[in-house]
Amino acid sequence: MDDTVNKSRGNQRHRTRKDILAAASRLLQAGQVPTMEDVAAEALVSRATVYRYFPDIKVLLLEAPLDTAVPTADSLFADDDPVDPEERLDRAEAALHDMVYRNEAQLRLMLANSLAAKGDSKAPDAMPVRQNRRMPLIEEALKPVRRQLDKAVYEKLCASLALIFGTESMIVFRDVLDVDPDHVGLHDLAQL
Amino acid sequence: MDDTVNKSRGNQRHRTRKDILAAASRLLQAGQVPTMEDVAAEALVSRATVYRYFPDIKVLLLEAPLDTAVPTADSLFADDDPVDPEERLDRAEAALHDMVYRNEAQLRLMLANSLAAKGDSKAPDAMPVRQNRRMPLIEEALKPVRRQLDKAVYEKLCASLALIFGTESMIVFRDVLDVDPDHVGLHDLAQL
DNA sequence: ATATTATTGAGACAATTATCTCATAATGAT
DNA sequence: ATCATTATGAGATAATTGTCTCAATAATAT
Repeated sequence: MDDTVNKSRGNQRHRTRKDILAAASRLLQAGQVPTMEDVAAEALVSRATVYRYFPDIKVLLLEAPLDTAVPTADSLFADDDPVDPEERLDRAEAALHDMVYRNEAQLRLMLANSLAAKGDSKAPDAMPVRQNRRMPLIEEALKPVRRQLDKAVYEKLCASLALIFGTESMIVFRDVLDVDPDHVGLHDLAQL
Repeated sequence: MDDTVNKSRGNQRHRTRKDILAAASRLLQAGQVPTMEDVAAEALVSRATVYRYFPDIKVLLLEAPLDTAVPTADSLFADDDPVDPEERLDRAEAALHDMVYRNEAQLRLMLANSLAAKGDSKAPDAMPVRQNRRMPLIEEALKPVRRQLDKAVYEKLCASLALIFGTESMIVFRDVLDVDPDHVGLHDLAQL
Protein backbone atom coordinates (compact mmCIF):
# COMPACT_ATOMS: atom_id res chain seq x y z
CA MET A 1 0.00 0.00 0.00
CA ASP A 2 2.11 2.86 -1.23
CA ASP A 3 0.30 6.07 -0.55
CA THR A 4 2.08 8.03 -3.24
CA VAL A 5 0.15 5.86 -5.63
CA ASN A 6 -3.05 6.70 -3.81
CA LYS A 7 -2.44 10.33 -4.48
CA SER A 8 -1.81 9.85 -8.13
CA ARG A 9 -5.48 9.34 -8.90
CA GLY A 10 -6.65 12.18 -6.78
CA ASN A 11 -7.38 14.27 -9.81
CA GLN A 12 -9.64 11.69 -11.33
CA ARG A 13 -11.50 11.31 -8.08
CA HIS A 14 -11.89 15.04 -7.67
CA ARG A 15 -13.23 15.29 -11.17
CA THR A 16 -15.75 12.55 -10.55
CA ARG A 17 -16.92 14.13 -7.33
CA LYS A 18 -17.28 17.50 -9.03
CA ASP A 19 -19.25 15.94 -11.87
CA ILE A 20 -21.65 14.31 -9.47
CA LEU A 21 -22.21 17.55 -7.59
CA ALA A 22 -22.68 19.43 -10.83
CA ALA A 23 -25.20 16.87 -12.03
CA ALA A 24 -27.18 17.14 -8.80
CA SER A 25 -27.03 20.92 -9.04
CA ARG A 26 -28.31 20.89 -12.59
CA LEU A 27 -31.26 18.70 -11.68
CA LEU A 28 -32.11 20.92 -8.74
CA GLN A 29 -31.97 24.00 -10.93
CA ALA A 30 -34.23 22.25 -13.39
CA GLY A 31 -36.83 21.95 -10.68
CA GLN A 32 -36.45 18.30 -9.78
CA VAL A 33 -35.70 16.77 -6.43
CA PRO A 34 -33.56 14.00 -7.85
CA THR A 35 -33.01 10.52 -6.49
CA MET A 36 -29.60 8.89 -6.38
CA GLU A 37 -30.50 7.12 -9.59
CA ASP A 38 -31.36 10.41 -11.29
CA VAL A 39 -28.08 11.95 -10.23
CA ALA A 40 -26.09 8.92 -11.32
CA ALA A 41 -27.75 8.97 -14.73
CA GLU A 42 -27.20 12.70 -15.15
CA ALA A 43 -23.55 12.36 -14.13
CA LEU A 44 -23.08 9.34 -16.41
CA VAL A 45 -21.85 7.12 -13.63
CA SER A 46 -23.34 4.14 -11.87
CA ARG A 47 -25.41 4.43 -8.74
CA ALA A 48 -22.72 2.58 -6.81
CA THR A 49 -20.18 5.21 -7.77
CA VAL A 50 -22.27 8.02 -6.38
CA TYR A 51 -22.45 6.14 -3.11
CA ARG A 52 -18.67 5.94 -3.13
CA TYR A 53 -18.53 9.73 -2.98
CA PHE A 54 -21.56 10.63 -0.88
CA PRO A 55 -22.93 8.62 2.03
CA ASP A 56 -26.54 9.27 1.04
CA ILE A 57 -28.81 11.41 -1.04
CA LYS A 58 -29.52 13.86 1.76
CA VAL A 59 -25.90 14.86 2.20
CA LEU A 60 -25.51 15.22 -1.54
CA LEU A 61 -28.56 17.46 -1.81
CA LEU A 62 -27.38 19.61 1.07
CA GLU A 63 -24.06 20.26 -0.62
CA ALA A 64 -25.25 20.71 -4.19
CA PRO A 65 -26.90 24.15 -3.80
CA LEU A 66 -23.80 25.51 -2.09
CA ASP A 67 -21.75 24.47 -5.03
CA THR A 68 -23.45 27.04 -7.20
CA ALA A 69 -23.49 29.63 -4.42
CA VAL A 70 -19.71 29.93 -4.56
CA PRO A 71 -18.64 32.82 -6.78
CA THR A 72 -16.76 31.69 -9.88
CA ALA A 73 -13.27 32.90 -10.52
CA ASP A 74 -14.03 34.53 -13.84
CA SER A 75 -17.34 36.16 -12.93
CA LEU A 76 -15.60 37.94 -10.09
CA PHE A 77 -13.39 39.98 -12.38
CA ALA A 78 -15.53 39.84 -15.47
CA ASP A 79 -16.47 43.50 -15.61
CA ASP A 80 -13.45 45.59 -14.79
CA ASP A 81 -10.60 43.16 -14.14
CA PRO A 82 -8.41 45.36 -11.93
CA VAL A 83 -4.68 44.74 -11.85
CA ASP A 84 -3.92 45.66 -8.27
CA PRO A 85 -3.54 42.29 -6.52
CA GLU A 86 -4.67 43.65 -3.18
CA GLU A 87 -7.88 44.89 -4.68
CA ARG A 88 -8.40 41.54 -6.40
CA LEU A 89 -7.77 39.56 -3.23
CA ASP A 90 -10.08 41.87 -1.36
CA ARG A 91 -12.85 41.26 -3.78
CA ALA A 92 -12.40 37.51 -3.79
CA GLU A 93 -12.29 37.39 -0.02
CA ALA A 94 -15.37 39.55 0.32
CA ALA A 95 -17.37 37.36 -2.04
CA LEU A 96 -16.37 34.12 -0.38
CA HIS A 97 -16.74 35.56 3.10
CA ASP A 98 -20.24 36.61 2.24
CA MET A 99 -21.13 33.17 0.95
CA VAL A 100 -19.63 31.46 3.98
CA TYR A 101 -21.52 33.55 6.50
CA ARG A 102 -24.78 33.18 4.70
CA ASN A 103 -24.50 29.42 4.70
CA GLU A 104 -22.79 28.90 7.99
CA ALA A 105 -25.01 26.09 9.22
CA GLN A 106 -24.72 24.02 6.08
CA LEU A 107 -20.97 24.51 5.83
CA ARG A 108 -20.54 23.43 9.42
CA LEU A 109 -22.58 20.36 8.61
CA MET A 110 -20.48 19.56 5.58
CA LEU A 111 -17.28 19.99 7.57
CA ALA A 112 -18.58 17.78 10.36
CA ASN A 113 -19.54 15.17 7.81
CA SER A 114 -16.16 15.21 6.15
CA LEU A 115 -14.37 14.91 9.47
CA ALA A 116 -16.53 11.99 10.52
CA ALA A 117 -15.98 10.28 7.18
CA LYS A 118 -12.21 10.49 7.53
CA GLY A 119 -12.24 8.48 10.72
CA ASP A 120 -14.76 6.05 9.38
CA SER A 121 -13.75 2.44 8.96
CA LYS A 122 -16.13 2.07 6.04
CA ALA A 123 -14.37 4.51 3.79
CA PRO A 124 -10.74 4.09 4.83
CA ASP A 125 -9.35 7.32 3.43
CA ALA A 126 -10.88 6.46 0.08
CA MET A 127 -13.68 9.02 -0.01
CA PRO A 128 -12.68 12.55 -1.04
CA VAL A 129 -14.98 14.46 1.22
CA ARG A 130 -14.10 18.05 0.49
CA GLN A 131 -14.23 20.20 -2.57
CA ASN A 132 -11.53 22.81 -2.88
CA ARG A 133 -13.53 25.84 -3.79
CA ARG A 134 -11.14 28.52 -2.60
CA MET A 135 -8.01 27.86 -4.64
CA PRO A 136 -9.48 28.87 -7.99
CA LEU A 137 -10.49 32.20 -6.47
CA ILE A 138 -7.09 32.77 -4.92
CA GLU A 139 -5.26 31.86 -8.10
CA GLU A 140 -7.43 34.11 -10.20
CA ALA A 141 -6.82 36.99 -7.81
CA LEU A 142 -3.06 36.47 -7.90
CA LYS A 143 -2.86 36.06 -11.64
CA PRO A 144 -1.31 39.49 -12.37
CA VAL A 145 1.64 38.86 -10.06
CA ARG A 146 2.14 35.15 -10.49
CA ARG A 147 4.87 35.49 -13.09
CA GLN A 148 6.79 37.94 -10.96
CA LEU A 149 6.99 35.55 -8.05
CA ASP A 150 9.29 32.67 -7.39
CA LYS A 151 7.31 29.44 -7.56
CA ALA A 152 8.00 28.54 -3.94
CA VAL A 153 6.98 31.99 -2.76
CA TYR A 154 3.83 31.88 -4.83
CA GLU A 155 2.81 28.53 -3.39
CA LYS A 156 3.48 29.66 0.12
CA LEU A 157 1.38 32.74 -0.46
CA CYS A 158 -1.46 30.62 -1.81
CA ALA A 159 -1.27 28.34 1.18
CA SER A 160 -1.35 31.29 3.58
CA LEU A 161 -4.35 32.76 1.86
CA ALA A 162 -6.09 29.39 1.87
CA LEU A 163 -5.95 29.49 5.65
CA ILE A 164 -7.74 32.81 5.70
CA PHE A 165 -10.36 32.32 3.03
CA GLY A 166 -12.88 29.61 3.77
CA THR A 167 -15.04 27.81 6.27
CA GLU A 168 -12.31 26.95 8.77
CA SER A 169 -11.44 30.59 9.24
CA MET A 170 -15.07 31.27 10.09
CA ILE A 171 -14.98 28.44 12.63
CA VAL A 172 -11.90 29.88 14.29
CA PHE A 173 -13.39 33.34 14.62
CA ARG A 174 -16.71 32.08 15.89
CA ASP A 175 -15.72 29.17 18.11
CA VAL A 176 -12.16 29.88 19.20
CA LEU A 177 -11.93 33.65 19.29
CA ASP A 178 -15.60 34.09 20.11
CA VAL A 179 -15.82 37.06 17.77
CA ASP A 180 -18.83 37.74 15.61
CA PRO A 181 -17.01 37.43 12.33
CA ASP A 182 -19.63 39.10 10.24
CA HIS A 183 -17.49 42.11 9.55
CA VAL A 184 -14.04 40.73 10.11
CA GLY A 185 -12.22 40.20 6.85
CA LEU A 186 -8.97 40.31 5.03
CA HIS A 187 -8.45 43.98 5.73
CA ASP A 188 -8.21 43.43 9.44
CA LEU A 189 -5.71 40.66 8.98
CA ALA A 190 -3.55 42.69 6.64
CA GLN A 191 -2.58 44.85 9.58
CA LEU A 192 -0.87 41.96 11.34
CA MET B 1 -68.04 18.38 3.04
CA ASP B 2 -68.34 21.91 4.23
CA ASP B 3 -65.18 23.75 3.38
CA THR B 4 -65.61 26.45 5.96
CA VAL B 5 -64.90 23.70 8.45
CA ASN B 6 -61.78 22.79 6.55
CA LYS B 7 -60.48 26.27 7.03
CA SER B 8 -61.16 26.35 10.71
CA ARG B 9 -58.26 24.08 11.50
CA GLY B 10 -55.83 25.80 9.21
CA ASN B 11 -54.07 27.35 12.15
CA GLN B 12 -53.41 24.04 13.78
CA ARG B 13 -52.07 22.66 10.54
CA HIS B 14 -49.81 25.63 9.99
CA ARG B 15 -48.48 25.26 13.50
CA THR B 16 -47.73 21.60 12.97
CA ARG B 17 -45.97 22.29 9.71
CA LYS B 18 -43.90 25.02 11.31
CA ASP B 19 -42.97 22.75 14.21
CA ILE B 20 -41.76 20.06 11.84
CA LEU B 21 -39.66 22.53 9.88
CA ALA B 22 -38.26 23.99 13.08
CA ALA B 23 -37.37 20.52 14.34
CA ALA B 24 -35.57 19.68 11.11
CA SER B 25 -33.78 23.02 11.25
CA ARG B 26 -32.66 22.42 14.80
CA LEU B 27 -31.23 19.01 13.94
CA LEU B 28 -29.40 20.44 10.95
CA GLN B 29 -27.93 23.23 13.06
CA ALA B 30 -26.83 20.60 15.56
CA GLY B 31 -24.78 18.99 12.83
CA GLN B 32 -26.98 16.02 12.04
CA VAL B 33 -28.43 15.01 8.73
CA PRO B 34 -31.67 13.74 10.23
CA THR B 35 -33.91 10.98 8.97
CA MET B 36 -37.68 11.30 8.89
CA GLU B 37 -37.75 9.37 12.14
CA ASP B 38 -35.33 11.81 13.75
CA VAL B 39 -37.40 14.78 12.65
CA ALA B 40 -40.63 13.20 13.83
CA ALA B 41 -39.15 12.46 17.23
CA GLU B 42 -37.72 15.98 17.57
CA ALA B 43 -41.05 17.52 16.56
CA LEU B 44 -42.95 15.20 18.92
CA VAL B 45 -45.19 13.85 16.18
CA SER B 46 -45.46 10.48 14.49
CA ARG B 47 -43.57 9.63 11.36
CA ALA B 48 -46.86 9.38 9.48
CA THR B 49 -47.68 12.96 10.39
CA VAL B 50 -44.45 14.29 8.94
CA TYR B 51 -45.32 12.51 5.71
CA ARG B 52 -48.68 14.26 5.77
CA TYR B 53 -46.88 17.59 5.50
CA PHE B 54 -43.83 16.77 3.37
CA PRO B 55 -43.71 14.27 0.52
CA ASP B 56 -40.25 13.02 1.48
CA ILE B 57 -37.17 13.76 3.50
CA LYS B 58 -35.35 15.43 0.63
CA VAL B 59 -37.97 18.12 0.16
CA LEU B 60 -38.09 18.71 3.89
CA LEU B 61 -34.32 19.11 4.09
CA LEU B 62 -34.30 21.51 1.16
CA GLU B 63 -36.82 23.79 2.83
CA ALA B 64 -35.50 23.63 6.38
CA PRO B 65 -32.34 25.73 5.86
CA LEU B 66 -34.31 28.44 4.07
CA ASP B 67 -36.59 28.70 7.03
CA THR B 68 -33.78 30.09 9.14
CA ALA B 69 -32.47 32.22 6.27
CA VAL B 70 -35.55 34.42 6.38
CA PRO B 71 -34.94 37.54 8.49
CA THR B 72 -37.06 37.62 11.62
CA ALA B 73 -39.46 40.50 12.20
CA ASP B 74 -37.89 41.59 15.47
CA SER B 75 -34.25 41.26 14.46
CA LEU B 76 -34.89 43.61 11.57
CA PHE B 77 -35.70 46.56 13.79
CA ALA B 78 -33.86 45.44 16.88
CA ASP B 79 -31.19 48.13 16.86
CA ASP B 80 -32.72 51.44 15.95
CA ASP B 81 -36.42 50.80 15.42
CA PRO B 82 -37.24 53.70 13.10
CA VAL B 83 -40.76 55.10 13.06
CA ASP B 84 -41.03 56.13 9.44
CA PRO B 85 -43.11 53.38 7.83
CA GLU B 86 -41.51 53.87 4.43
CA GLU B 87 -38.08 53.33 5.89
CA ARG B 88 -39.32 50.27 7.73
CA LEU B 89 -40.92 48.76 4.64
CA ASP B 90 -37.79 49.50 2.68
CA ARG B 91 -35.68 47.65 5.13
CA ALA B 92 -38.00 44.65 5.28
CA GLU B 93 -38.21 44.49 1.53
CA ALA B 94 -34.46 44.76 1.11
CA ALA B 95 -33.82 41.93 3.55
CA LEU B 96 -36.37 39.60 2.02
CA HIS B 97 -35.38 40.54 -1.51
CA ASP B 98 -31.81 39.70 -0.70
CA MET B 99 -32.76 36.33 0.74
CA VAL B 100 -34.98 35.52 -2.22
CA TYR B 101 -32.35 36.28 -4.82
CA ARG B 102 -29.69 34.37 -3.01
CA ASN B 103 -31.83 31.28 -2.86
CA GLU B 104 -33.64 31.57 -6.11
CA ALA B 105 -33.18 27.97 -7.24
CA GLN B 106 -34.41 26.45 -4.01
CA LEU B 107 -37.38 28.78 -3.77
CA ARG B 108 -38.40 27.97 -7.33
CA LEU B 109 -38.16 24.32 -6.42
CA MET B 110 -40.33 24.79 -3.36
CA LEU B 111 -42.89 26.71 -5.36
CA ALA B 112 -42.95 24.08 -8.07
CA ASN B 113 -43.40 21.41 -5.45
CA SER B 114 -46.25 23.21 -3.79
CA LEU B 115 -48.01 23.78 -7.09
CA ALA B 116 -47.66 20.14 -8.05
CA ALA B 117 -48.95 19.03 -4.67
CA LYS B 118 -52.09 21.12 -5.04
CA GLY B 119 -53.17 19.34 -8.18
CA ASP B 120 -52.20 15.98 -6.77
CA SER B 121 -54.89 13.39 -6.22
CA LYS B 122 -52.97 11.98 -3.28
CA ALA B 123 -53.28 15.05 -1.11
CA PRO B 124 -56.59 16.56 -2.23
CA ASP B 125 -56.19 20.06 -0.82
CA ALA B 126 -55.20 18.57 2.50
CA MET B 127 -51.51 19.38 2.53
CA PRO B 128 -50.53 22.92 3.49
CA VAL B 129 -47.59 23.34 1.19
CA ARG B 130 -46.51 26.90 1.80
CA GLN B 131 -45.26 28.79 4.75
CA ASN B 132 -46.23 32.43 4.97
CA ARG B 133 -42.95 34.04 5.75
CA ARG B 134 -43.67 37.54 4.47
CA MET B 135 -46.66 38.65 6.51
CA PRO B 136 -44.81 38.85 9.83
CA LEU B 137 -42.27 41.16 8.19
CA ILE B 138 -44.93 43.34 6.60
CA GLU B 139 -46.91 43.60 9.81
CA GLU B 140 -43.86 44.49 11.82
CA ALA B 141 -42.97 47.20 9.32
CA LEU B 142 -46.45 48.68 9.42
CA LYS B 143 -46.76 48.55 13.18
CA PRO B 144 -46.33 52.31 13.77
CA VAL B 145 -49.23 53.20 11.47
CA ARG B 146 -51.53 50.29 12.04
CA ARG B 147 -53.67 52.08 14.62
CA GLN B 148 -54.09 55.09 12.40
CA LEU B 149 -55.54 53.04 9.58
CA ASP B 150 -59.00 51.71 9.03
CA LYS B 151 -58.96 47.96 9.35
CA ALA B 152 -60.09 47.41 5.76
CA VAL B 153 -57.47 49.80 4.45
CA TYR B 154 -54.77 48.16 6.53
CA GLU B 155 -55.63 44.73 5.23
CA LYS B 156 -55.71 45.91 1.67
CA LEU B 157 -52.32 47.49 2.14
CA CYS B 158 -50.94 44.27 3.58
CA ALA B 159 -52.33 42.31 0.67
CA SER B 160 -50.79 44.70 -1.85
CA LEU B 161 -47.42 44.48 -0.18
CA ALA B 162 -47.66 40.70 -0.05
CA LEU B 163 -47.80 40.73 -3.84
CA ILE B 164 -44.57 42.66 -4.01
CA PHE B 165 -42.52 41.00 -1.31
CA GLY B 166 -41.73 37.37 -1.94
CA THR B 167 -40.84 34.62 -4.34
CA GLU B 168 -43.68 35.19 -6.82
CA SER B 169 -42.59 38.75 -7.44
CA MET B 170 -39.14 37.46 -8.31
CA ILE B 171 -40.73 34.99 -10.72
CA VAL B 172 -42.67 37.74 -12.46
CA PHE B 173 -39.63 39.93 -12.92
CA ARG B 174 -37.44 37.14 -14.14
CA ASP B 175 -39.82 35.05 -16.23
CA VAL B 176 -42.55 37.42 -17.35
CA LEU B 177 -40.85 40.79 -17.60
CA ASP B 178 -37.49 39.27 -18.44
CA VAL B 179 -35.74 41.80 -16.23
CA ASP B 180 -32.78 40.92 -14.09
CA PRO B 181 -34.45 41.68 -10.80
CA ASP B 182 -31.32 41.86 -8.75
CA HIS B 183 -31.65 45.55 -8.18
CA VAL B 184 -35.31 46.11 -8.69
CA GLY B 185 -37.10 46.70 -5.43
CA LEU B 186 -39.80 48.51 -3.62
CA HIS B 187 -38.38 51.90 -4.49
CA ASP B 188 -38.95 51.42 -8.16
CA LEU B 189 -42.50 50.32 -7.59
CA ALA B 190 -43.29 53.26 -5.33
CA GLN B 191 -43.05 55.51 -8.35
CA LEU B 192 -46.03 53.88 -10.01
C1' DA C 1 -72.80 18.00 26.85
C1' DT C 2 -72.93 15.66 22.48
C1' DA C 3 -72.44 14.88 17.70
C1' DT C 4 -69.48 15.71 13.96
C1' DT C 5 -65.39 16.13 11.55
C1' DA C 6 -60.42 16.78 11.10
C1' DT C 7 -55.94 15.48 12.71
C1' DT C 8 -52.93 12.22 14.61
C1' DG C 9 -50.71 7.66 16.02
C1' DA C 10 -49.59 2.94 15.21
C1' DG C 11 -48.46 -0.72 12.65
C1' DA C 12 -48.48 -3.59 8.28
C1' DC C 13 -46.93 -3.44 3.57
C1' DA C 14 -44.59 -1.84 -0.67
C1' DA C 15 -41.01 0.72 -2.77
C1' DT C 16 -36.83 2.74 -2.69
C1' DT C 17 -32.36 3.49 -0.93
C1' DA C 18 -28.00 1.97 0.75
C1' DT C 19 -24.49 -1.80 1.11
C1' DC C 20 -21.75 -5.46 -0.44
C1' DT C 21 -19.31 -8.53 -3.66
C1' DC C 22 -17.20 -9.65 -7.67
C1' DA C 23 -16.03 -8.75 -12.43
C1' DT C 24 -14.29 -5.29 -15.74
C1' DA C 25 -11.97 -1.11 -17.27
C1' DA C 26 -8.83 2.50 -16.74
C1' DT C 27 -4.59 4.54 -14.84
C1' DG C 28 0.23 5.05 -13.78
C1' DA C 29 4.83 2.84 -12.73
C1' DT C 30 8.27 -0.03 -14.41
C1' DA D 1 4.03 -3.08 -23.47
C1' DT D 2 3.12 -5.24 -19.16
C1' DC D 3 1.87 -5.36 -14.53
C1' DA D 4 0.06 -3.72 -10.33
C1' DT D 5 -3.31 -1.00 -8.54
C1' DT D 6 -7.41 1.74 -8.29
C1' DA D 7 -11.86 3.28 -9.94
C1' DT D 8 -16.08 1.80 -11.82
C1' DG D 9 -20.19 -1.14 -13.23
C1' DA D 10 -23.63 -4.55 -12.33
C1' DG D 11 -26.40 -7.07 -9.73
C1' DA D 12 -27.85 -9.40 -5.22
C1' DT D 13 -29.13 -8.35 -0.48
C1' DA D 14 -30.21 -5.68 3.63
C1' DA D 15 -32.02 -1.59 5.59
C1' DT D 16 -34.67 2.26 5.44
C1' DT D 17 -38.12 5.12 3.55
C1' DG D 18 -42.66 6.07 1.97
C1' DT D 19 -47.80 4.47 1.70
C1' DC D 20 -51.90 2.92 3.42
C1' DT D 21 -55.57 1.58 6.71
C1' DC D 22 -57.92 1.86 10.88
C1' DA D 23 -58.51 3.27 15.55
C1' DA D 24 -57.95 7.02 18.86
C1' DT D 25 -57.74 11.83 19.97
C1' DA D 26 -58.78 16.71 19.78
C1' DA D 27 -61.37 20.57 18.07
C1' DT D 28 -65.68 22.84 16.53
C1' DA D 29 -70.67 23.57 16.04
C1' DT D 30 -75.09 22.84 17.75
